[in-house]
Amino acid sequence: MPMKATFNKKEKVKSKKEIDFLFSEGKSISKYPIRLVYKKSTFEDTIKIKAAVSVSKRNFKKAVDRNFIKRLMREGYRKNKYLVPNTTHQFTFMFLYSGKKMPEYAQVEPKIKEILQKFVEQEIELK
RNA sequence: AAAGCAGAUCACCUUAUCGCUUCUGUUUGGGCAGAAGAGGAAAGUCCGGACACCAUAGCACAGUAUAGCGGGUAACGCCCGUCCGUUGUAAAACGAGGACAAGUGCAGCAGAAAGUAUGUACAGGUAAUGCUGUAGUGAAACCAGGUAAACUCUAUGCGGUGCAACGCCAUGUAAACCAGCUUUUGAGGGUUGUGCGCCCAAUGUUGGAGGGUAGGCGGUUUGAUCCUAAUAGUAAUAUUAGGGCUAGAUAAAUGAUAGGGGCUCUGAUUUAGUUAGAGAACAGAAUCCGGCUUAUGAUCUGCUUUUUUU
Repeated sequence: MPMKATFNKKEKVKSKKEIDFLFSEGKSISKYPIRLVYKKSTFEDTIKIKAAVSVSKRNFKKAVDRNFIKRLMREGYRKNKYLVPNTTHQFTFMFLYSGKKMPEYAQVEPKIKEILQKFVEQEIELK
């Protein structure tokens, strides 16, 4: 049964505390120009994975550009999160764009797909 | 037609699929349905307010901003009108346009001398004397001289911090908070540059629940609001009447993909036209308004100058 391709408020990482914890304790998978930082976590909602996206202010000074890249990454995650099967654990995700040029959607989506596949190999099939 | 000046308007449209945020309806609930969803600059944070809190908020000095005249406005350093000056052939643009008859300072070259000066030559005059005139230098030579993007003076305004303000709620703890009383010292510390003023301390005790951190709600979107018309006014603008509700996110929504249509540019072929390819700027609300400044794609209107044709 395919998971619905949604990405609403409940699926977002919101707390600043969680994000700081994610950066200090999390592992990462990198497929240039996108990097995923993730960590096993526990929260009260029934959702399996909470995610967030981020673009460095250093590489993209204009707010319009940052927003555009974030939207592409959100879209890519939303379309492909069915790749991660149901698990007993809960995770928090953070997608980072480390490139310095403006991407297109056709470049972003396959990279996110690769990252998610690799994540499944590393963390889930080991169990 | 070319070059230029001024002003106004718009910011590709639409369909489908998959999504995001808010509101409304419905459902026990998961959810489902409907409606709405970035800008002219949302930007820079440079001015002016609204609103909130704080005597560390008061008073004086200092400091700082503005500067023809008249008007508009909640207010302004903004806007409108007008005079003067400067630039330009012109349409127009710009303004560092209060006061040197309060005081102090400054002034290249030329010139004897540039402000407590009176030289040289000639002429006049006197008891005598730069006492008077002319020549000569210069933009200016005693004229109440010029200069205030020189100090200064005059008039007017200016307390500070900003919605992470501020109010409330739950969680919950230490040696931390607040209020009253008690005793002692007025030393020291705090503030806006200085002075005055103001505020603060320590011990014990009683009472209250405060503060920090992360979270939620309010503040938070109906307003100096927008549209149309009439009236007053040269205008900025004001008044009246009718109508509208038009984003409220918070690691921060407004997107992605595919198709169709219109626009611009380029190529091919042509009487119109047809067809292929490419392109669509600057840029993303964060308490809210009024301005200014900067970035930027098009379209339209009016005007000026020059040239050509009639």
